[in-house]
Amino acid sequence: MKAQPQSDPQTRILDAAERAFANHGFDGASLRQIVETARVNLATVYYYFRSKEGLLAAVFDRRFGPVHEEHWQALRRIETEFQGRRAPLKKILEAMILPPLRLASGTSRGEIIMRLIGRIVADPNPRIQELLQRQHKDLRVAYLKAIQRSVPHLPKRDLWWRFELLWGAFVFVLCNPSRIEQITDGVCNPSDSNAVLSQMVAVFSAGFRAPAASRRKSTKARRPKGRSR
Amino acid sequence: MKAQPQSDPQTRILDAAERAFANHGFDGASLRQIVETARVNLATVYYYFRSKEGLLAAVFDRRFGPVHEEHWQALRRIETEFQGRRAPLKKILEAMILPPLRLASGTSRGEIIMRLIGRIVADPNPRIQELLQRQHKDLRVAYLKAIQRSVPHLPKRDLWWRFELLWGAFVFVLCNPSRIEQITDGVCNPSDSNAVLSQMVAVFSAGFRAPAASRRKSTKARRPKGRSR
DNA sequence: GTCTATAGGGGGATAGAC
DNA sequence: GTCTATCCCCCTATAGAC
Repeated sequence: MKAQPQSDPQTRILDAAERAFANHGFDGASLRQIVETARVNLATVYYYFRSKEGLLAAVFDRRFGPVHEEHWQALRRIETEFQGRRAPLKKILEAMILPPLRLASGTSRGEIIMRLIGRIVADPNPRIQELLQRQHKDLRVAYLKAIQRSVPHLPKRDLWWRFELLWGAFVFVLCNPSRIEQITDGVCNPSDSNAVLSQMVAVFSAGFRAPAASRRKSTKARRPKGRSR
Repeated sequence: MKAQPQSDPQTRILDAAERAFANHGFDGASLRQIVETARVNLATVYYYFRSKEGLLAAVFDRRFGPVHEEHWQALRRIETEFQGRRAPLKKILEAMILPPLRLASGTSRGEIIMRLIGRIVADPNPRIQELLQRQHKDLRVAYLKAIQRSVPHLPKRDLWWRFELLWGAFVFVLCNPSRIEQITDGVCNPSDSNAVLSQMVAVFSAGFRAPAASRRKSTKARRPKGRSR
């Protein structure tokens, strides 16, 4: 219902699929609804993308390939600017946050794409999780190294935990913007990129600089009682 | 395939549904698979829960009703302990974090329940979002008031943003524990309640105390460029 | 490259017997 | 309360004509 008439079949399919996967999840989305929206025949999907899973992978690559590239460029820029010396934490956080933020706010489809991320992140299907991590792995390591150099006193364990908390906060805020705008009565608007960026940087600059919290290698799950009250 | 033989039909249905909704999402889960796992007739679901949506609501209430109660108790305990005086931020953060954490680590089904939360949070269907917010609304206001008293200098806008970031980080870490354990090579284990609690408290104690980042009431979405580099 | 036709199997929901 | 039978619809995927 939103596909441009002049775009080619592949693009129309990708547009429709992106929306359907975002709105209903992978299992919940149906190819029949997708091909109807894209005004192509059902068999066309199989011709171009081989399967429903192949279609999801293509939807994914189209959007996150470029973002991935932006990430590496930002990292390289930091490396050349602060060669040897340690880069300010703020610069690294901005490098992490800005590329996805541009994707979220850059086009009219930003909100759909963010919903899709939320769906993928929440899907425990291993084949889908693999899709998500495929490219992200090296990037993760590179960012961790960069932050490590900026906050050298922080133990690895604390660093890694806070890195996960950062992505979690970011994904959560972006993946359902209308809900946040609604429950905060318009005070917080996730499509206000300035606000998201500055709050993320403020919280996690302080968060990465906060004293280490881990006490030891810690073997297994323990009741929280001992430490909490 | 996991339902206890001795439990009653309602409970078996709820157990099976919880798992199915967590693994496939609301749209993706099928009642037929649920009733097979629960070893009941398809019509039984409609007799007890009226519809697929009613079933989800029941699954939800069974788990989060008690957590909701724990939240209020924790808030009341803080209020009586620090009557008039401002409560330490750490105490409030622990009150927010511990009840869900106990649900996540308390039973063998904790991981399933957390996956379910992730699915629900990521589902843009308004009827499902409403389910999620129904009880959470008042609690949100109460916690915001409590934190506000602990960090009185922080503008409301910053406070609200950081509150959302907190929940986001928390949900993200809990809702797919095996992924985090895997990508961190076992260094971060989300079923280690002590670790989650202490890292959350460390990051967000510092985060709420960090200087305000918002500059004005901010009307609408602006390009991130102006502020970012 | 694009289409029709179809295989072969689900899906949510309800009526009405017991 | 529990069951059968059924309504009417949707699903992914493929074969094979054009």
